[in-house]
Amino acid sequence: MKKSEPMSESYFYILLCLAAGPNHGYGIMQMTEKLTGGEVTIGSGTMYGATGNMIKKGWIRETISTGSGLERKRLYQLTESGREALEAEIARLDRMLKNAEEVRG
Amino acid sequence: MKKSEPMSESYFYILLCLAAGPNHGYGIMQMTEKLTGGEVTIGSGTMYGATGNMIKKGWIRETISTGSGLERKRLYQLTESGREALEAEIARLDRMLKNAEEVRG
DNA sequence: GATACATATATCGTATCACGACATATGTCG
DNA sequence: CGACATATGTCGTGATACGATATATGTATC
Repeated sequence: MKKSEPMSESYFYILLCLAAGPNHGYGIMQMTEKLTGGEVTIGSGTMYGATGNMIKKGWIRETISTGSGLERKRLYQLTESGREALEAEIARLDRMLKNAEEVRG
Repeated sequence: MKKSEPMSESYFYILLCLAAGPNHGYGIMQMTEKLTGGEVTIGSGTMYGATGNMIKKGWIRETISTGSGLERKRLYQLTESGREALEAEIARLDRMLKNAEEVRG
């Protein structure tokens, strides 16, 4: 198991939102905003940069949008590898908090 | 209270180590390695880049090394502002983990 | 049908910055 | 001396995360 490198806060929330079920970019932005009570905002630049990046990494895959309406709507869903990346990141955050408790008593 | 921006893992551990008491660069590197069981390694490039940066931010201050021996030894200690930055970061990590629980049930 | 707003996706530039690689100097132990 | 730990420093760079900006469609109101 190779050492998992940290990911940005935005990436974390994108993966987390997708862990709740398939979603599209704009939906993820809104969900993150709501989930964090406005503390975290993902801009579209970040969003669509990240999706490309994550597809390359194999963390998410794009599914065909079947519904009528806006044809441009692109649905993303988490892959197994993406779920692992999220787990690893959560474990990392957990380790950091445990270390913090350890040091600060 | 302005929105606290995320900090890197290395920065987090540097502040955390200093929260345990004043220390010098090399000591922080070793302490981090030990604290994380080798999971996190801070290279000297990161270390001394970070100290300069943190001094500018007012998170740490450099204290005069009084002891004999290696004169080059520079002791760093956390400022009040640095402690606040650490607290904010811990709160941020905490929020992320809580959000993760929230979503994943 | 016009105005306004929400939905939805996309690109582009750039500042930043975090880190690896490398260099240097002293202390110490055999 | 030779090897290693201690301790600090710098230099380049490649990734990248984000803000600003643009575009197009859906929907509600009048």
